[in-house]
Amino acid sequence: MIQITLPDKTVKTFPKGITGQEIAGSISEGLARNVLSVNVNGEVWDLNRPINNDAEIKLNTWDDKDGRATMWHSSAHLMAAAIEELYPGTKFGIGPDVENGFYYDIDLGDRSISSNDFEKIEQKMLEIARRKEKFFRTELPKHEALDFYSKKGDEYKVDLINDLEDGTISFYRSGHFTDLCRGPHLVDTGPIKAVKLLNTAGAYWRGDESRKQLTRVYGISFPKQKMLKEYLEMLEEAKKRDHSKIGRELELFAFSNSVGQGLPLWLPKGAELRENLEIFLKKVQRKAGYLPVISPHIGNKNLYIMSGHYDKYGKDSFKPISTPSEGEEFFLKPMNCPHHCEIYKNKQYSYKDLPVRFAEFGTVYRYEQSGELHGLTRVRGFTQDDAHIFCRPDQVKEEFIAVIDIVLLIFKALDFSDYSVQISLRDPRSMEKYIGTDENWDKAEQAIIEATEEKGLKADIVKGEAAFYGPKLDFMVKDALGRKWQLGTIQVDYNLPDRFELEYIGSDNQKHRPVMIHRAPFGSMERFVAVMIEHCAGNFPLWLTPDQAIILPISEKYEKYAKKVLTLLNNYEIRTLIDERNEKTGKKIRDAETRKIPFMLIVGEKEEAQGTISVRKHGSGDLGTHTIEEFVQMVEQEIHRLIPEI
RNA sequence: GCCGAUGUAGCUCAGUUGGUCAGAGCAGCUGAUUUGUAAUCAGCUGGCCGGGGGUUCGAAUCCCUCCAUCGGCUCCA
Repeated sequence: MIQITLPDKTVKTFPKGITGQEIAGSISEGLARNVLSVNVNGEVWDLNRPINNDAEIKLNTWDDKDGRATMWHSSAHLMAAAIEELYPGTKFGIGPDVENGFYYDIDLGDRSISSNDFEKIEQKMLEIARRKEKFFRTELPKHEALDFYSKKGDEYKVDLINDLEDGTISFYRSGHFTDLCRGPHLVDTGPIKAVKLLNTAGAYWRGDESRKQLTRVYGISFPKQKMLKEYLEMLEEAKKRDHSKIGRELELFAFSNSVGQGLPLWLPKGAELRENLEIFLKKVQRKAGYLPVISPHIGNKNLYIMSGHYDKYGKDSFKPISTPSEGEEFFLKPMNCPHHCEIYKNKQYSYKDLPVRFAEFGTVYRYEQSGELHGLTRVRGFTQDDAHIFCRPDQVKEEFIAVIDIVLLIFKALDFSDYSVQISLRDPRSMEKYIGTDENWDKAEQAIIEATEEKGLKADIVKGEAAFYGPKLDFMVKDALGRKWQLGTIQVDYNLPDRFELEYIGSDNQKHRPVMIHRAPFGSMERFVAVMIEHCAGNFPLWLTPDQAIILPISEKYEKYAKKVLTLLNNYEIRTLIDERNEKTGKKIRDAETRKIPFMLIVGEKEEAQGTISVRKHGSGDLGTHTIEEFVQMVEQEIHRLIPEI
């Protein structure tokens, strides 16, 4: 007999060799029906795999991430089975579950498949699923496994097996389809009740551009048809938040073929929005001791040779700009740091002067591959809210905390709570590729970890993700479709101070090398605005939005009064418009709602007589009649809720 | 850069197998209306159907090519 501990800490005794499925059955019939896989001591297992020792287990249903993963992984096999039946001779790469569904990389030879073929494949998948094909696990020694796939002509599987350690290799078979697989899987295909293939994409074998490109087919599956319907509806909703779409509707930004790919044009409303962000950050930074600097859009090639960026990224830049002078070449600025290093070098610093913090909204240009461009999140010309802090090694932690404070202040001001934090450290297995002394690295890594802990941030610590020049802390957010984007970043840099031979005079009257911290709370203004749009669906915080209020006169008889209200509100620095069109009030309200203007101020006979305005709030409706002063207070209160400091 | 999809008025979209198929709604313009919390009415102007080549008596529709956008891959100082 063995002791099985359930998540609620109750302990049950079962005969040795009991399976997850049987345990579920002993608890309830419903659980037996809905269970998809079982975690045994933290590892996901097949439900029919015997448990031979005492263990802590957790039964996974659709509501558990691991349960869904099992379902989707099995669905990937199911899709492969369907594709093999429909397109004999197809070779298979890898087919894992992902955050929202699964994919399989396949090689169709001379054929190709597109979304037109999806329905056929989906039907076949459901047909197989309904047969409740069992998943059988088998194991083979490595050489036999290699033999099996060599004979089958599946070079991708051979490639995968070659990379595996010697020993036994597990396979899963369901129906006619057998796949190299670690598992785990569903007991059978029965629970897969609804499937939807979503799209296809080219994917290089093993992510290597020099290797063959396979066809990746993405899909998702559900235990209930209704869930699929809800998921598709959710996708439709997400599309409505797409920043490109909202950017066009609210006239924030545009692209023009005549100007060039990936070069955004900020329209008046968008520019106003962006300026509001910049003004806000400038105020915050001034308070935090940053000094403004400004550097040009181009820099001499030698500057980037000095910084090392030319070697690493020169080929991915725009072509150099040459001048009539022999051999002289300039590059569009791909980043601001070399310029800021030169600014630092302009004067001698004492240890008492540090830290020095140079801030600049610096526009930079990078030649992103055309397939990479994406709305405002991925462009070729963008502005970083950049700053470089030059400090002593003993100040790193303190400075980190101060930067985190700024990032958190900004996120709060924008009502931004859905973000994750990642700390990137050295790869302990290949320490040689990092520049800087071990001592400094240890200190900096420790400083970052302590700083995040002190700020109460829950950070994922990822070893091996650090840049060669220093560890970093990144703030990531997801867009409407769940894609991850990096926004704010704080990076320690030992490289550039070395390359530029930056110095300060220490208390010992000797020259010392400062540490440099790169930081950009927004990352880039373009990307940040894009994410912001998707985050709030275009309903920006009141302090940020381009137009805060619009006055809607009932008829042209009240235009004079409307203008008087406008002047008053302008005096209070409330960004206000008047809708003077010859339209009915209902129409004006509708249009103002569509434009997502926070406040609509309706003025007619009554208001003119009383010297008041009728306030309507975007999304919530009529707030009744108020005096101008009351309204101003309302606006100020709303603004101070998010940014009390300013 | 690579794979796949898409590309029709400023915007959102119809256009069946190539033959009155160049359309609709919104926006815009003109006029009427003087309007009270999500669309007043009428008339009118918008397009070389992404660009270029080809097939055909005839192409928005079929083929080739280029460009752009979207979804991925890869990359991301």
